[in-house]
Amino acid sequence: MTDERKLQILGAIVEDYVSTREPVGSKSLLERHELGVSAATVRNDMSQLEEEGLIHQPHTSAGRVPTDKGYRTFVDHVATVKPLSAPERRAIRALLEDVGDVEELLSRTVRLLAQTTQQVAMVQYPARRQARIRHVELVKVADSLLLVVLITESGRVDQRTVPVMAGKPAEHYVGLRDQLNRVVSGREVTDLRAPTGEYLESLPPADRTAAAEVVEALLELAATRAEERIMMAGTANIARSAEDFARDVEPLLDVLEEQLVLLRLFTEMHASPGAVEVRIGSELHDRALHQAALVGAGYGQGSHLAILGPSRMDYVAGISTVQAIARYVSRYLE
Amino acid sequence: MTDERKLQILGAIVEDYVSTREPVGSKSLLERHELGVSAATVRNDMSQLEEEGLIHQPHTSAGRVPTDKGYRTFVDHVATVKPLSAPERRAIRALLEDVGDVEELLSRTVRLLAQTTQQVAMVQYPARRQARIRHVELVKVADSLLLVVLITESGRVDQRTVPVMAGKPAEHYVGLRDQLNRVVSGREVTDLRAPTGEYLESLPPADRTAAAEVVEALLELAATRAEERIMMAGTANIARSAEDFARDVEPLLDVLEEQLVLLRLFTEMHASPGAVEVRIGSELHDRALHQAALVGAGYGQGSHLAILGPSRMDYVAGISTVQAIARYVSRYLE
DNA sequence: GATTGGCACTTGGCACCAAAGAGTGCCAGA
DNA sequence: TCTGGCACTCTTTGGTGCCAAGTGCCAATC
Repeated sequence: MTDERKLQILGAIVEDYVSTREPVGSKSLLERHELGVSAATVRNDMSQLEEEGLIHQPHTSAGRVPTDKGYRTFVDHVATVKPLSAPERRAIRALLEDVGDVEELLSRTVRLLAQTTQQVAMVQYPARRQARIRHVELVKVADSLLLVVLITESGRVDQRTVPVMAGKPAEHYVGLRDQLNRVVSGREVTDLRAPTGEYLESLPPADRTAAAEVVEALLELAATRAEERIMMAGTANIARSAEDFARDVEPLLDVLEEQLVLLRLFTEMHASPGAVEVRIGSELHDRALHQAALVGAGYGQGSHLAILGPSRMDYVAGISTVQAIARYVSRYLE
Repeated sequence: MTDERKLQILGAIVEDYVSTREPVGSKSLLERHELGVSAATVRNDMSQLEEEGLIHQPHTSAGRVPTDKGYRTFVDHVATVKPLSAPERRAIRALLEDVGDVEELLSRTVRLLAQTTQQVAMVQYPARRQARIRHVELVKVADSLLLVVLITESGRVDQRTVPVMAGKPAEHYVGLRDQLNRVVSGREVTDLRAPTGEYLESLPPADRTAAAEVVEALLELAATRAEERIMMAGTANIARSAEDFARDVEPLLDVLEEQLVLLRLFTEMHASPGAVEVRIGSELHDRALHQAALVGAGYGQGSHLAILGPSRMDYVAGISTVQAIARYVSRYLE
């Protein structure tokens, strides 16, 4: 018996199970696939696949269901990337027309991804690594409340309001803003502590505390890693595959809302732009995701996007779509 | 027979049905409530309530279930606002400690609301009506890409990137920025077209087209009604009450994600700050929300927050919590 | 006139049972 | 190494009968 055929059978099982949601037996397998062997042979191979832990029987006298390991083998050795259909290509191209800012690009991307794969889609905000500061703006919002706005060369805008000493006139902050800009403009966001420290030292002690409040806020703002935000679409799709999650969708929705787990998954991803990474079931290391799978790809400068669905999902379509979209978006971002 | 008692019975039915999820019959009603009358009397009243369309029988020989109209009557005539428990008050108070910016306040509010009511919670972004412009910033992001940032006195920051003529040096935009700020600073966001038009007129024709691009972007930015955004939490809670939505949660999740319907609901709300408005089932005018109910309240300057749950929800608790939180947040916003 | 207890009737849900179907493992033979 | 056949196992499905909960109606009572 060839290993080749065993893989072929595994592939057929995965394919059938994904489309029917029913454990697949030797006989019905033959009805849908040209394997060139008899049912008995298939059974023998199946029992070997089961020994290897690739498929599993819910109970005696039932068909087989792929295990996580089975899906993994399928993805690694059987699945091939399939070219997208014409309408899909068109949709992707339309995606990039007329996009205003990055936010809009991401929002469109994630929606398209959710729609074409019929899964939950998510996109990590683009990383800001090595961003240089272009401009800092201070706005007095109320008597003791200051809005600090940080604009980087990549065009990202971060903001935060901080409580400050009351009683300073608005002009005071204009001056402070100009001085701060002189000090930090053109610097890396990761490299502000030293220069701002020096700047504070240079001030007369009377002004120092007031300025320190603002500098502190600025440092925090620069340290916020906004790439640790996720944009999501298609949560409704998990209702469609509710049965695949043992009916209990609640913990899954919790995970999606909490985003903590998702952030971890994204930071654990190392796929380079355009490369696809698949993680299945227990590989996701989370109780709520035991019956889920993630198909992700890198895009841009080390950021990622992904779809999340039941481990019983159409990997071929998923991988193809995720890869294509990641590449298109990467190309757009130059 | 008094109308008083009929309402009392309606209240008892609603209460029981909400907590047991089972149609409630005359007998079991007497077991849980001191009505002072016999089962037969209750039955007579029930059949009248049914004639009035307030309750409904799934099938002969089943108990009664409140109709939308029944819930409406319950909310209008029976339900009373219940003071919050001590831990609830404490949680609300903790909410407002240490809040950085408005975004954070909203995010905490909506989470607390979702958690205490166990429903989906949503908050409209605060309205910007009548905001004056504090500052406009222009940042050249790439050779033909300009980032326009608009900061208002209320401390809101809106941004947009626009394609511009290539070839202008960065200093050009510094000058333009200063001029623009002189023109629009202190003006209402709704009142920019005239002054910016005059400004463009005053320019030498050679500079005019370039400046017009930027002004156009600024006008659009000022017109964006970012209050038309919604922050949401607790979507996982609808999984818990999946059965109340005829098992089919998908259209509901769709509505939540699309946000279009929710925006409509918010704009249709006219509750003044601290006042509560309840809309039940068909009153929401949306197919997907036929089994849902919305409990909303105004906060701040004409903005709203709300919870969305099954029409079979605990209105008393919902109304109390929504009202309390809306009032606290309003008070915080001065 | 409102209320009540009693009674006949309806209906969904559940336990139980039997038959059907799908699938397996194993074995002897090609 | 593959195949057809066979005995066996389990789930699924359909049917039956019974019970509990609930109703409507009516005559009797306060």
